[in-house]
Amino acid sequence: MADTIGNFGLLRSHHCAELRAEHVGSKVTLCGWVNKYRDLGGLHFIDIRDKHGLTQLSFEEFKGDFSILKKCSLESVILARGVVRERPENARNNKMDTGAVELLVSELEVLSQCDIDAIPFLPMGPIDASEVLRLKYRYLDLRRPHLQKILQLRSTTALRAREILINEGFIEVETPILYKSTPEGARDYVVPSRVHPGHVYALPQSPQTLKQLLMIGGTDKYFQICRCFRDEDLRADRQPEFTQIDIEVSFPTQEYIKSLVEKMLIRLFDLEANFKMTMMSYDEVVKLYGSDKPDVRYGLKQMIVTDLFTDSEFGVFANPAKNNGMIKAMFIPASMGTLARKDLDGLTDIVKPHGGKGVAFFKVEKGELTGGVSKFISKEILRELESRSTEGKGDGIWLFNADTDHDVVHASADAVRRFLARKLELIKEGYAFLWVYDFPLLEWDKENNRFAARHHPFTSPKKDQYEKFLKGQKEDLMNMPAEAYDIVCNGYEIGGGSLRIYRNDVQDQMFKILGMTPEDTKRQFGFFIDALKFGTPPHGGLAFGFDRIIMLLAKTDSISDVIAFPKTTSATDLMSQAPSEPSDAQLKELHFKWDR
RNA sequence: GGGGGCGUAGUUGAGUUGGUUACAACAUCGCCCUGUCACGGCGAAGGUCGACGGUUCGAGCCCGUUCGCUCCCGCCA
Repeated sequence: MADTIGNFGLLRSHHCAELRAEHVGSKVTLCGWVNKYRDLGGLHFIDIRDKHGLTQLSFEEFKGDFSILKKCSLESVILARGVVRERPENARNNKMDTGAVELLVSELEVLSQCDIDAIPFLPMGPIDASEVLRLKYRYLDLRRPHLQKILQLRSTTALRAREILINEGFIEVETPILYKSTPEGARDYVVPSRVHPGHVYALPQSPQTLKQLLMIGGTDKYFQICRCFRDEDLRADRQPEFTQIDIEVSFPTQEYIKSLVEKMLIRLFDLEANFKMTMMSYDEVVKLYGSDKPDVRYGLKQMIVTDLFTDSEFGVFANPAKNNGMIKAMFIPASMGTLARKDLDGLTDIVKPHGGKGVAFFKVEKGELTGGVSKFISKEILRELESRSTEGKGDGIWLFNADTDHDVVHASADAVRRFLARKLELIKEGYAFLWVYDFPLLEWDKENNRFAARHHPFTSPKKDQYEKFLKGQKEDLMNMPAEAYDIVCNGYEIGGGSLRIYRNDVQDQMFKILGMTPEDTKRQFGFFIDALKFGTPPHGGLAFGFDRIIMLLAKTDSISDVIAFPKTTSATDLMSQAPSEPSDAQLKELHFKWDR
């Protein structure tokens, strides 16, 4: 470790988790918060706390005015000076790092008294305050060691990412926060311009075009740990502003990107040096899991069994089987646990939000079919199901999702799978990474009767698809694979990217397919289309969701735990009360009219 | 935009079919206590049951509206 300034020039000589037996006899100064005050009559103790830990202050030989202890209300900031001494043999605390010693206080100063009658909650101890109070008084919540540890983790992880990337020849470049509105994609946060009445900047949803322009500018290998902004509704893992590790490289193949990602994952998640991601195509992963971001730490794989039920007497199966629908089956071996009738009926509620009408089931008990839809299942069909099963056979429960809409079947099967994993406690510790490739380039937007970019409009079709792409036949475009990939960990999409379009004619065609007129394209992306004309290296990259990575490392399922000052699910900041109404003076200066 | 859950002393929770003075822990205040460290003991104070309206002899509990937090669907190129 290189020399540091350490505590030189600070009011304190040590932090609150530092003192050990070796310090006995030395004169030290500690600063921190009053964590606990214990008055045993003739004997007084204060536990002084900072983010590092606790030290016990003893007042056994305190010569000053004891009335000062009255001012040491909980959460006050105090300074204590004295000599470190070994605790009596019978008074040591093994549960504390500093439990072998205590500070024999000779001088005590209350630097800032806490108004204990007004404090909304105490950050120490086992009781957590409600979400509302925690966010309104976030600085109190941040005093909790748990949140301080996460901030530390965040900082360390960012440093590790930078180390890897810089070591691989990348440079970090800052791109503008005040940028141009892009109506494609998510809603923009918009910032009015005072100098240009009636004009607005937009905060970037991602630095996508900028990093591609850096490649065109010859930057070669770029990264940035950057903030992105999206004005969409929130979720447990989604905030209106979030952080990405944004990466772009010139002349890559997918193999390069994947190797780089593996190298980073090894460092960020402390994996084995020879770690390789499991690879799965988009089609494959959806077929097996019903989702493009499955948690693969447990099984419950699904199989498509539509063909077994074309002659079924059971309408729920026969209807999709005869009308291009889909039936998916999932087997829960008896060894995995069992489900009560109540749980099986409850599955209806699980699939409902996804458009599913219910979940059909039957049981196999001692080789006999019972319950649910068993009377529609012949021994032959069971034999066929078992021969296709990857999850075992014999006694257990078979579940079925059937619908004429394939998306409903996949989404329902995924929801059931995730529910069962929790219910049957199948989820193991650790991380399971997946590299999902060959995403479709486009998806058909039924409502607006047009194509939308599955990833974004700069994603390249697979090389062998260029000819068909430029022809632009709808049936060719429908399932066209793209040079796009996602990194999935434990059910979270922690990153995604693509090789980009670097040909002007291909990019033009993409905008055309997305239903944009040449005028739209020119107005929104004219600068970018132009740039593609003047010598563009093939390039590609990806972005990691930094907050989600920290969530996984911190083992929390709430994104607000990993952000110092998070917003609520209605995108407000309870602490500062943002957003707030602009003042009349601001509106006037910005030439904005406002309906109050 | 749609659906579910939650809202009770400063804080976290309990509160039965709608029925007397809404209960506990931590925090606060007072008294006692020389080795505690989740200190202990005795006592005190602390409530618009999120807000508004309704049903009822009577509402923390039932109904409606609304606000806030939260989870999900849509959305998130």
